[in-house]
Formats: sequence, structure tokens, C-alpha cells
Amino acid sequence: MNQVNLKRLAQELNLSIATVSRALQDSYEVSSQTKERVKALAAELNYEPNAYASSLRRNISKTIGVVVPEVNNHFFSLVINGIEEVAHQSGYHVLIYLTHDDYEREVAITQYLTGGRVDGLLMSVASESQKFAHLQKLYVSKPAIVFFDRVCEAIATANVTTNDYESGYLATRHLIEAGCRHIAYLLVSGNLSIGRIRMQGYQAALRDHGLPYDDTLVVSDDGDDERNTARIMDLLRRRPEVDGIFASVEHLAISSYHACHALGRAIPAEVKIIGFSNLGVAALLAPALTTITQPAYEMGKAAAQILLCAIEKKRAISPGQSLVLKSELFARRSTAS
Amino acid sequence: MNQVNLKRLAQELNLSIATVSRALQDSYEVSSQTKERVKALAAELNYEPNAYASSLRRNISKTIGVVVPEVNNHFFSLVINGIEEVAHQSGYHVLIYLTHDDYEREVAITQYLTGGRVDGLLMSVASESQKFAHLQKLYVSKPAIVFFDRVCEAIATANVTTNDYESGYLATRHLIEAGCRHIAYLLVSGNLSIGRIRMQGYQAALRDHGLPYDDTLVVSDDGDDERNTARIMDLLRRRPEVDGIFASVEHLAISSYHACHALGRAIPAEVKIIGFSNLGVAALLAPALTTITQPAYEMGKAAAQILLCAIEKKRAISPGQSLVLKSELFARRSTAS
DNA sequence: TTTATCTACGTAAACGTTTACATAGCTTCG
DNA sequence: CGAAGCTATGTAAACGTTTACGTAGATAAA
Repeated sequence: MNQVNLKRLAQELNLSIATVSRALQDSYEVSSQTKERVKALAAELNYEPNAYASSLRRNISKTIGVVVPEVNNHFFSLVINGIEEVAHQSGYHVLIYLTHDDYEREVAITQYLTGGRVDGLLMSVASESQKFAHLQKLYVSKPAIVFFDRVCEAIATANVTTNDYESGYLATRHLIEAGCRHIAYLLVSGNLSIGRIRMQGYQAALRDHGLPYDDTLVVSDDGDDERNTARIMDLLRRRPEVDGIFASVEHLAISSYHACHALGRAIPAEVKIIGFSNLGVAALLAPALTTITQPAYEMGKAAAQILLCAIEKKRAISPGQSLVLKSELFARRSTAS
Repeated sequence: MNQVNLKRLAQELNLSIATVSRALQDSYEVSSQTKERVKALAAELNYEPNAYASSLRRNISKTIGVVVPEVNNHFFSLVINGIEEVAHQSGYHVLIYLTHDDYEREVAITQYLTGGRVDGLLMSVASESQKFAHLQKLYVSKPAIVFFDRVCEAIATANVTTNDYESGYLATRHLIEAGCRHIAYLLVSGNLSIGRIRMQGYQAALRDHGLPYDDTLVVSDDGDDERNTARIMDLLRRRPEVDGIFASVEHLAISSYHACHALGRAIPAEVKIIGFSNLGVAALLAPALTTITQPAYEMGKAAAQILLCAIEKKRAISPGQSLVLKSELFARRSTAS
């Protein structure tokens, strides 16, 4: 199985390796006849350049890394779709890494990526990552980084996010206008900026409508769906006056449904639920779920575009290139009054 | 920004590059004191080996490719989860490519991958790929391949699938036992083996229960959700006697729900629906969807294990290593009698 | 005609790693 | 004491590509 490489092509064509290489790159230094000959043989022998040799020599990998907590999640899978779309168009390859919201794992992954394996990185930080030393290290090393949704504020680069404060405010107001007076907040993770910011919107809306903020109505994510459901059930039992739930992340909305079903609380009659979600079947749920939906696909595309643009132009990415896209509120049965 | 590589370490330690390289690999040829010195400095300088140089030299990339139609799909995202889990454990990196069920795109992707970029490949073929020349080419080239779910029968390698015939049979029988007499079949894609095999199970169940097979009750996937819904609505209008729908793939089940809602057909009273699906919220739909659920995560793990085992042992993969996992039927309201 | 410029190609070094081979200094054994 | 073997290290080639530099021949300019 004689590998077909430049040397092989050069031998068969009685040319030097250099000329073959240049011909395949359409260099002006090669005559058009030679180019034709080379390309014909390359096609015939099904020549494909060795990506590693090329990357080593040019110090460019044509590869970007995507680091996300999960892929089995509508938001992230849509983002990946967008990223892959842009990457494919520009001839980039996409390496994917899952942190499972685990700090250790995120550290290990970023360590890999300092080795020049990728030209750039798109990242949504793990919810447990309070420490940023590993990200700093990575940032100081080569690859360009763009954060999306779950950003790392300690690093001066571009972020692609959504209008989380506003969305938190609108979601809460939506519940209030639907008649809710005791609204629970289900928090992603206290050390994630999106959790905090959405919560600030929630608090502001309460204040503006003369409702007290009560931190015993805040339930934070446990990382496990079963346990989350149990926590929510616990809250609903302890505080029977709760008539609204704002889930700051999709799986907490789902857990809320399970909790209400288990306790026999009618949605929306007794408890109204709104949640951040990219669930395609939100409208088919029983009852249809009112969602704040982030433009996940567009976020992926935008983040990838910022990154690839910076890579191609060999320019550093500045925080000024950050983008804030708008989420949309889809009012459905789960918050009907 | 002096890159830290073996040469740099060697200079600072007054050693040769070879010794440093060997020390980092825990070679028995290096004294333990030297190893310590080397490792200490490597850690201090945050040395990370250049993946491309290493891959070039060793002709091993420690990278596998995953080619799937979509990632925004519960089945595939769970599979990817499983794959990533196994890959991560074995220190492999995962490149991901989406075909969007597009033949041209699949060809382009397989072309990339002949270049030795990956040591192996996990693949679910695009539904439109009737021609296998590109896969043959890839197969003849280096990387080991394992297909999962949507296999390419023309290639003699291991496949990881589920008991599709049996599942098709059971799903159909489930509808018949629930009282259905005119069961529509929603086909993934005629040239996909899974579409055919599931359909054979459907036909066999009809036959065994004395029901006629009627190919005008078969609707095939159009690739677009809106149009699929329209097709199903069309069928339901044309053939008002249809009292059961068997969707051989998740998004067709969802489209069936939309179609029934649009036409005001009650599920399950007038039309019962069962579908292949890995939708986490199937039980929360209105009404809860009866599903045949494939063990997607396990399939991903199994496929990756077969692949990585073959790569590490440098052994060819034989069709004999193929695995057939069992899907599970979850009976819910959508097929209640 | 001489010189400069251009065209089309070749030579060889480099990218960072791995590894076959060589070797210098020991130890061991007959 | 010499041969053999071991230990710990160095030398250098190789992986396949890209590219700076060199050059032979042709053409153009002076």
C-alpha cells in the first residue's frame, strides 16, 4: 500500500517535489501545462495532502475546537450546527470536547489545546469553573478564543451572548402579568454569569412590580435531573403559595413539569412555568411550555465568524467585537391566566 | 513569544532533544533523576507536545472522526455523548462532521478524511447516499471505519445497529393490539437500510395479523419538517380511515402530532401514534408519545470501543464484530386504547 | 552584444517529534 | 585482564509539506 504523497507524484511526473507542491497550490511559478499534468495525476491517484505535515510546516491547523458542557442539549446542539456550518464553508475542521460541567475535565481539555492543535477555540465554560487559571494559561498560549453564552469575564476577548438581563426581566414580568405573586427562580449555577444576570433581571422585575425578593424561593441546579425534580417538589411542598416558576435553563423547566405532575399541581391553573429553552417540541408539551428562546444557531454562526475572521486575518480578538443577540419570548399555555 | 518545545527544554537542561523526548515518555533508557529534572521543567514551562509533529512522525493522530447527518437530534447527540466518553477515556480527540443528509457533502467530507487526519471513523451514512464509491475509496485508504445505525452494507466492516426488524414488528403489533386497522408507515428514506428493515417488520406484523399491506399508506421523508407535516395531513385527509401512524424516525412522529393537531384529529382516540424516538420529554407531550427508544448512548460507546480497540491493536475490523443492541418500547398515552 | 528581467523549475532547509543506531563509561564474569 | 553486557546519553535520519533561495534558459531592454 504505497502511500500517495508529493514524492510519489514527483517521481511519476519527473518533477521535483517543490514543483508538484506549487502546482497543487496554483502557484504562479508553475506553467499551466505542468499544473494540468500534476492535477490530473493527483486526481487519478486520489492524492490528499497530509494534514499533519502541512500543519506542522505552516503552523496552521485549519481546525477549531468547540468546548461545551453537553451536546445532548438543544441549545448547544443548535450552536454546534451553526459553528459547523461556518467552519465547513471556510474549510475548517471542528474538534469537539464535552466538559459535562466538570471543572477537572475542562482543565484537562484546555491543557490539550495549548499544544497548537487548534487555531482557535469556541467555548462555553463549565458551570463549575470558578477558577480561571487554566483559561488564562490557554489565552496566553496561542489560540484565539471566543466565548458564547457562558462566558469567562476574566478574559479579554469577544463574547457572544444574549440579552439575558432583559430576558430575565421580561420572563418575570410575563409571569407577574399572568397573575403570579410568588415566583420561584431556578438558577443554573451561581458562579455562571448567565445565572447571575438573568437573576438580576428577575429581581428587578419583582422590585418594579412591588413584589419582594425572597431568596428562599431560589433553587439552584444540582447537576442531576432526578435530584433537581426532588428539590423543586420540596420547594412546592414547603411553600404552597408558589404560583410561578422561572427556570433559567431548559432542563430545570422540564424538572418543574415533572415536579408539578408528581404533586398533582395543575399547570398553568395552580403554577405557571416559563423557561429558557430551545426545545423544538415546546409547543407540543402538556401544557405547551412558554419559553425564552435564544437564537442558538445564529449564536454559533456569529461566534464562529468572529473567530475565523480573526484567525484568517491574524488579528487579535478584542472585547469590542462582542455581540449580544436577542432572545425571544414565546407565550404558550403554561403561563396562560 | 518563544515557543516551548523539546529543543528549548533540551537547551535549558543541557541535554539532547532525544533524551528529553524519552524522559517525557518514561522510557526505561533514561535515569530517574534525569526524568525528574525534565518533567519538572516541562511542567514549569507548561510544555505541551506539538500534536502535528508527533502525528506526522508516528503516523498516528489519536483522533477519530464522527460523521453524522445532524447533531440537533436526540439520537445522534446521545451517540456523540457515548463516543466522546470512550474517546476521552482513551485520550482520543473527536472531529465532527455534519452531512445534513446531503450526498455531495458526505463525499467532500470523506475526501478530507483520506488524508490521514483521523485514525478511525464512526459514521452514520447520509440518507441520500445511494452511491458508495466515496466510502469504498475511504475504506481502501487508511482509517478504520465502524458504521452505526445507518450502515453501508457494501462495506465489509463492523456495524452497530439495533434490532430494527423486531422493533418494526413490535411497534406495529402494538398499534394493532391497541385496535388500529389502517396503519400508516412514515419512512425515513427508501435507500437507507434502517428504513427498509423497519418497514419489513411493519409488513410482517400486518401479515401475521391478517391486515393488508397498502403502499399508499406509506409516506416518505421529504427532508423538511413543514413539508412532512403537509404530506401527513394530506394522507389523513385522503384516507380518513387511517387510525394508526408508525413513524420510523423521531421528527416524523413530531410532524404527525402537528398534522393531527392541525386537522383536529384526537390522539389517541382517533389516531394512535408510535415512533422511533430518543426525545427526553416524550412522556411530557400532549399526549405522551409511545416510543421505540434506541440505546443511543450505548451504541455510541460500543461503536467507539470497537473502533478504538481495532486502532490500538492495529487489527482490521471484521463484520463479525458487529453488534445489535435492543431498542425498548415505552407504551404511553398516544397509543392507549 | 551585453545586461537585466522574467519564467519555470530544482535544491535544500525547516517545522517538532520519534527512534534506529552509535557510543562512552560502567559493571560483571570467566 | 579482556570480553561482554548494561546504562544513560547523543547523533542524525525520518515523517510530508512548504518555501526561501538559487539557476538555466528565454526574452526584453539598452
